Amino acid sequence: MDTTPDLLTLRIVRTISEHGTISEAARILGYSQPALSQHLTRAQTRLGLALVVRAGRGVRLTEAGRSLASHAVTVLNAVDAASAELAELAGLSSGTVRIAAFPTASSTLVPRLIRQLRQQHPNLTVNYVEAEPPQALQLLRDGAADVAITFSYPEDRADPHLSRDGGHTTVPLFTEPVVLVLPDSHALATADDVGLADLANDAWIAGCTLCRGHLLALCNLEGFAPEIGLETDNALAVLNFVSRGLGVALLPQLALSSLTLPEGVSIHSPQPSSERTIQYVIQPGATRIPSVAATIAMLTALDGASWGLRDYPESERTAR
Amino acid sequence: MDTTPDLLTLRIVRTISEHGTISEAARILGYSQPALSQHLTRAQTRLGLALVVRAGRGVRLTEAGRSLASHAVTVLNAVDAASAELAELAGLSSGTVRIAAFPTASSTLVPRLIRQLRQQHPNLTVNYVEAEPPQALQLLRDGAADVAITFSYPEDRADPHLSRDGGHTTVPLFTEPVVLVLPDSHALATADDVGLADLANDAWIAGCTLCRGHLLALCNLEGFAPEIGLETDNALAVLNFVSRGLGVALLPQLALSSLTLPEGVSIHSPQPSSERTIQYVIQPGATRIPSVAATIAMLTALDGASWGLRDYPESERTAR
DNA sequence: ATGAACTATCACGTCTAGTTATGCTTGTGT
DNA sequence: ACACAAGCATAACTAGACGTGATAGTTCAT
Repeated sequence: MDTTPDLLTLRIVRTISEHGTISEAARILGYSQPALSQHLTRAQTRLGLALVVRAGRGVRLTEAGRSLASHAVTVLNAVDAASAELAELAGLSSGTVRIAAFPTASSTLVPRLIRQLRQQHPNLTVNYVEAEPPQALQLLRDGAADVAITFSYPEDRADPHLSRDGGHTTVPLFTEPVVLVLPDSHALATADDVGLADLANDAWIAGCTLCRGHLLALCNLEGFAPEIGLETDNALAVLNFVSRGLGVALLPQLALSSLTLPEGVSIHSPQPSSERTIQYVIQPGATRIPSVAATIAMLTALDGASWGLRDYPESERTAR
Repeated sequence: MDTTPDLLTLRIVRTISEHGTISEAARILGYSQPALSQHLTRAQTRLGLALVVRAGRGVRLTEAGRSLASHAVTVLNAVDAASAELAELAGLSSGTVRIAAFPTASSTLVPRLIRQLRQQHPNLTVNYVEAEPPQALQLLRDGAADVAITFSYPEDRADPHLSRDGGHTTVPLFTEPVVLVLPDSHALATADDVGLADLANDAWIAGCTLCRGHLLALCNLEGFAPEIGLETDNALAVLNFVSRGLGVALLPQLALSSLTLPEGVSIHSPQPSSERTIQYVIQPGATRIPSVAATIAMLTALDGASWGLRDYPESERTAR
């Protein structure tokens, strides 16, 4: 004999106590009259006591029925509050999305993304953290971020996106050319395409850890180990170093598009050409979280061309 | 997209938020793990948003999930309170029963009934109202009483118990002889059985309205109309009037059994013999109200013989 | 690499919860 | 007194919810 009432029973009893008849309650609650009549008899057998008794043409609540009706107000108010909050979350009248992205994105993709998110969903709270891809993925795994915007170098065998652990879903957005930056003083400064092998003896300026790894891998394929004279995470610094003739560098296109090129440098397509992928990563199944869904909808709608990015080929859009 | 959560979802989400995994929640709630897993996916499609996301080996609540979990506490507390109150009512640790009975029962059946009820169910509140059968039935119809203890004279064609309206269930308990009271001075005072027709010229003392009606009907059958000199609802007064030789009277057995007979009267079986029925009346279906069920259980267990009553014949115990 | 812990999915049976149609009871108005 | 309207109960039926055990896939730890 389970004396726990269910929500419908509470609703029915409350409505009956307010309107006096089962039929009227059925009309109000949007059921047929037999539905409520049957539900009540089932509820009464389950509860082991009567909630209503017939009284003339209608019914009257018993003591137990009146008791339930009074509790029903409390319960249903609380449920309605929960429901309303869910509706807000679903409709993005509230909610939070926590975004992590790599530094270069902070001054390019992310501002536009956040502006458009705020515009379309004024009541959505957006948190942003700058983090290199491995850290961004860690934030995602820890539940400290909802959407990570990262990049991958296709040759990177240690790419954390490929790891089988820490379940996440990676969706590519754009491909981003990696360009070669030469000082005007360089012998090849006037060539359009420059073979990397021709720069085997140049001094190199390396960017962030991942970019440095990519540089090494690329040069390795071409059969030489670059001599890295300077290292900095700062793309503007890289450009200035190059302009002073301190070396040559590979830079992702996105790093350039937020900067004005200093005097004395030129941009080239390296041979072999190389590109990295810009992608977002979410927890598996997180597309069903409205704030996340809204964010990735915005992301995929971003126009990459304005930063010199190419949309990722339509074929294959979802990796693990 | 209905954002109203059901109780099980609330329970599940709350338990997950407290114990971290679906499996543990299933163990605690007494379900199999797939049951909860599936219920969650159903709930999430119904609600249109995710409540949990996989996180490594377990799951993590989403923002919506955490929201639900916090509301769940309120809701489930309120439901538990309702449930506890129902359990009290069902177990008669609380509750009320309102009894109405005819005056003669007030000093015979009812005190014993109430004493035994209180003894067996100390937490049950018992209300008692004295009312003649028609009024008692009216109280029942109005919902102002839960159990009416009444009597019927079988010959009474206006017996409200027979009316098709005002739905109620009548269950006979006892049959009660109606006895003839004669003064010692009466010519027939030494006879055992006395024919009513032999009293056609006596002065009659009538009791309550219904008893008076019964007297008239009975005499009518015997072919005379009694001369009614005195009327009173008070059985003791009737006896005293008889003892003073002011007339003869018919009295129900129960009225006698609570009184000590005054000097100068004798009790006889009238011919034709006559009896009335003592019964209880409840609202249809009210047997499922625990307090009512307890009351009628007590009632049927009463030993009528101690008041000179006979159990109603086993055959046919439930009338309309 | 192996095993333990956890979740998801499948196939299946049962019961719940709704529907319409219909009949019975009760109150009301003529 | 009678017919009608309002209300509740019941029947027969269907769809879906809700359990179960079996099983497979992930993830973490040793």
